[in-house]
Amino acid sequence: MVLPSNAPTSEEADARVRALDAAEGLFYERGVRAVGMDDVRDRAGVPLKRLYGLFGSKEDLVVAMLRRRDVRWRGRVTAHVRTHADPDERLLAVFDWLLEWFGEAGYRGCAWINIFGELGATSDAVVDEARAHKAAFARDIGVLVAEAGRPAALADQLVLLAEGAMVTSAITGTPAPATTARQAAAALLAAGGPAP
Amino acid sequence: MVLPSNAPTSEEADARVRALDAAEGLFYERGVRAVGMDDVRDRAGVPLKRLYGLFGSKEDLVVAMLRRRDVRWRGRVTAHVRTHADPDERLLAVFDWLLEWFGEAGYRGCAWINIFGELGATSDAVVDEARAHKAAFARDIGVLVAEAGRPAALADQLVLLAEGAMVTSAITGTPAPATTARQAAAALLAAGGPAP
DNA sequence: CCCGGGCGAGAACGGTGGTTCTCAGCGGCG
DNA sequence: CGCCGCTGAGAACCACCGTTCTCGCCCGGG
Repeated sequence: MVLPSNAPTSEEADARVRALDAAEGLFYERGVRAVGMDDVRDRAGVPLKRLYGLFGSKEDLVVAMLRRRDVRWRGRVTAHVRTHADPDERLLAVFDWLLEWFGEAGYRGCAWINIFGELGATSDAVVDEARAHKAAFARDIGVLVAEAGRPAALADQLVLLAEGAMVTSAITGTPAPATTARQAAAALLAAGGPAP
Repeated sequence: MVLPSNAPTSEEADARVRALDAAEGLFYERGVRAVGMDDVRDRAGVPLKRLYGLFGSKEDLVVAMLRRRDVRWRGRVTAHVRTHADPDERLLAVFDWLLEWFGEAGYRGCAWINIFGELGATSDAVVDEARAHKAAFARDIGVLVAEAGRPAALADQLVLLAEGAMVTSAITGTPAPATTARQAAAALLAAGGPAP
């Protein structure tokens, strides 16, 4: 409507976005193998031919959507954390954000953990993506720990609490593990971090 | 060889065991959907007809193998933990055992977490099994925590560390998270457990 | 020795899914 | 105005899989 006939800010880019949106939603809701490319086409409104022109294969589509989700997901965490000024508060704010996330409608656990469970044995590309995402998350936490002047080893411990909270909330179906993890994190902070 | 012609301690029970062994190995190695019933038949040496006679469906086979694995897996943890006398040592021994497990050849993470990621969205029976297993594990830890005279809330925190170690070791491909988790657990113990 | 029933091996069936192909329509360019 | 190349819609292709069926074999009982 903004512009009459052409100028849809590149039809191709638009189709790509719709395809990634559809793929991300469907794969997260139902799992990768349970979703057909036809399903992606139907939800995205992008024909099969273009889908394959854009991504080459289903596996590539999975990888592309994981890449995009990685920057958005970590961006959300970082954005929330940055609303706090105190460095220790920031560390705990990670778990506050997890609590919010776990409570969202349609929450079904960590997309990378789920996809790793489903495809980790068959797709090296997916394994790489999961590894990269978890490494990046660990790095993000590492930065926060460093900014708090805490020992680096604390970061790995906090990551384990976060990962544990993600799986446990997904399987049990309650957001409570975020609160448990927060309490444990606070206790570790109060103890001064490992090996001072 | 032990007995000439008959007395195979019930052919049916034997076939059932072989089927469960094959299913457990294959599903863990490759994922459930990547393994066909034909593959199970080939590895188990049990004909398709009998497989369906014994289990009814692939989903039932998955559930049956998860049930059997649950008692064995938790039995292994408990057995290792019981080799220690001191109640605090027992809590930490859980993480020592995880380290051993993570280092085993073919380790690919927690079977329930993986299967939940793969089938959690499509099979209620599998979700129930994962929930039951994780609840039982949490109960086991709860008993150890109680025996150590520690506050009950500590159990949930230790469980998160264990679950986090399982996913992280699986995705990163190293057993190190078990050590990290053990250190965090020790710190929590040293802090006296939550809300004393 | 003959008969019947259960069992194993493998074919068959119905459905699905990733990927490619066909073909008709359409917009742009000469 | 006519042609060309691109595109979308959907069929087609091929492989796979869960489940069931067929059939020939073998075993025990009369």
